[in-house]
Amino acid sequence: MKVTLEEIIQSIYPLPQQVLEDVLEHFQHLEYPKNYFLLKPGKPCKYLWFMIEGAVRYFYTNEQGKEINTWFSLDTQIITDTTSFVHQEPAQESIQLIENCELCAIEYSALQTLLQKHHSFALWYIKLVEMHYISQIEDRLADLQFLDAKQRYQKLLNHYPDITNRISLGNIASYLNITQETLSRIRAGKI
Amino acid sequence: MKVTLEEIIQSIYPLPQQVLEDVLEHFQHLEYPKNYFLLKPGKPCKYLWFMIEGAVRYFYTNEQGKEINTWFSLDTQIITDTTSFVHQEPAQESIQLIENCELCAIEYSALQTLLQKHHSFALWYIKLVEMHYISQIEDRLADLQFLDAKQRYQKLLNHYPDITNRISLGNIASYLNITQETLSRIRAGKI
DNA sequence: ATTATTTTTTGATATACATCAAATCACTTT
DNA sequence: AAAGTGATTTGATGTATATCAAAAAATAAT
Repeated sequence: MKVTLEEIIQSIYPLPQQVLEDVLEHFQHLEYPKNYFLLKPGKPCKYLWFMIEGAVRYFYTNEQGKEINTWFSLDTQIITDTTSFVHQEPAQESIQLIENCELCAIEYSALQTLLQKHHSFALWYIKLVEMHYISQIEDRLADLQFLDAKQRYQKLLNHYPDITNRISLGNIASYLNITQETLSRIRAGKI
Repeated sequence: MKVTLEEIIQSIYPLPQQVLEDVLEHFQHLEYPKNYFLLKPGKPCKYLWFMIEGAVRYFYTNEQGKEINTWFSLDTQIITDTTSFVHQEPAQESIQLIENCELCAIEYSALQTLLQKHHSFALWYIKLVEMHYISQIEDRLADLQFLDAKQRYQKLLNHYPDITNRISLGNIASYLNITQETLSRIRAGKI
């Protein structure tokens, strides 16, 4: 059974019924095909998305034109470029679908209106940021700082056992901050 | 002129006078000597601190017993182990003063009470987390992912021009995720 | 099925940085 | 000032991973 937006929202921090209804009205339900860009550099990130089903990658393009993945969101996760979204300033990264996706989205201005209008929604948003965003980035930071390439790959595999079927080796290598040659050697057990 | 707690709070998101007064009453004003530990691993991080004056380091101790710095807060920054604080679970890292410090602190439970009590304080806390916490970690993540040792050092110097007088080479090297020998060679221009 | 295109693997070499050991420098303390 | 202690620098060597080039395998297009 696919998860619903309402279930996602209520699992973060339960809202009173009439607040929930107001919130749900401000979301749009969207479907996009594989390779579609949710965000391109230079544009402010206008939305906060919730993934119902699918997969996306976040990436930067460096001076040499090489794409470097910084994050994946697979199924039921929140998607946004937080820095660009919270300051409504031009994004530096891209967000691209790597599978056909089903998403729910709320606009920045609608979010601000709801935060001002409902105290309970502000408490909900605090939980969202604390639980989903901060934990994710801090985990990733600790990984980069303490683990070597092989350990980072094994952790990713534990977290997403089916990732090799959904995301190409090159994309995973880029995320792990190693070359695809090195990842290939790790898979072959040569490292 | 030293900054006051009230100025720090109001610069994040202005609060109505009577909310501000309630908030200020829940803070304690503290002074601790150099080397004092604000947090040790295994204990939940009970406080959110605001630095008035001084410097602290955050560090992990790895399996080989080596201390690895993950962060510095110098003057007027917020201090907390966010993961431990927001979930009130045992911390994995230490926070130690590297200068005599003047701090203001609020307890987790007091913060929760104020968040429930004042809608405007919840909006204030959202700004705090968005501006101070998320931006900081994302910057650091990007640094680790895209910059080499020398570039990270130069960026740190730009951000804190006086850091070499306040923090030892070993502590800085640990933060940059390189050995102190490598940092010494970078300083000498040999890299 | 055959060809074209993309993805993954393999090999040889190069580089950034770590590690280990020792020397030098800079403070304290007597 | 001398001795002691911790911080920093230097040198020699080792290792993980990058880079470049090419082969093999998998996937898509004709």
